[in-house]
Amino acid sequence: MTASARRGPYFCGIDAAMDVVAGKWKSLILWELHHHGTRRFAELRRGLPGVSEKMLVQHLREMEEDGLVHREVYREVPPKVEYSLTEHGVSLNAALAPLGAWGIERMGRIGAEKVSVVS
Amino acid sequence: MTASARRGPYFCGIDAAMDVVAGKWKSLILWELHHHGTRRFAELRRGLPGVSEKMLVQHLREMEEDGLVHREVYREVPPKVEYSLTEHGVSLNAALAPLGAWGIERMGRIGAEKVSVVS
DNA sequence: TCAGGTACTCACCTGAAAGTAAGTACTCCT
DNA sequence: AGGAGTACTTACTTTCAGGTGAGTACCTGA
Repeated sequence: MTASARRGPYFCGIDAAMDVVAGKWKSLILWELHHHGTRRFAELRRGLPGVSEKMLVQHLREMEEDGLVHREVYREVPPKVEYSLTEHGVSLNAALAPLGAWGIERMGRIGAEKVSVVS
Repeated sequence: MTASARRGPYFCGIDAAMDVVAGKWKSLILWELHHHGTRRFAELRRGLPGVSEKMLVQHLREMEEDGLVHREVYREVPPKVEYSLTEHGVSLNAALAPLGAWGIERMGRIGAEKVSVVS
């Protein structure tokens, strides 16, 4: 599982970007980190209602591998790990913004509910 | 399978947009229709090397259901069906453009191969 | 006459993604 | 003393997207 980096070959840029964002929680993690700057593991877990610890770790590791998030470990007595976006993560988030706007418009169109996430 | 429209609830706009784009070939179908304007079923199949007929039909049906593509059936002797983007499909494609640009940059960064698709 | 093209549908199968639940080692708070 | 919090790991199970291969009904060109 440590192997298998997402490395194409790809049909196009969207394909390459989707490969990195694919995963039930990845775009939400991106959003969460973008909004809060830096978050600890348990903060992310609480910010993403329904995520399992296994999936959160797995997605974070993959995103780290893909150069989207930075993982800072503090060797302290109660363990402390802080996650933040790298510059690639930040630019990916910016690239996702128009898609987010389109999605919000669509939610209005179809009258979709929103999961309330208190930030 | 005819039921189960993609209708949330969603965490955010990206979530709502991803729901509609999720699927191995959907973004490629969007791209293909955007570039050629109107395409017949078999043209799309040939334009997406590796896609199975089952998946192509399934994705096209879902995208029609989601209001992204328009399906025009000509009741002729050799069957003829033309697919094209609706205005929502066009705007989704526009919203995906920055993501595509990011992906191309990423492909350059990691040195990913590109599947050659002769248009 | 028969392969090949049109646009599909149907049934079955597989592999990967995600869920569930438990364990770890250590500390703080009550 | 015991429960909760820190950040995970590991093993097992379930779910489902996608792949495979066949069938359909009709027509055209060699």
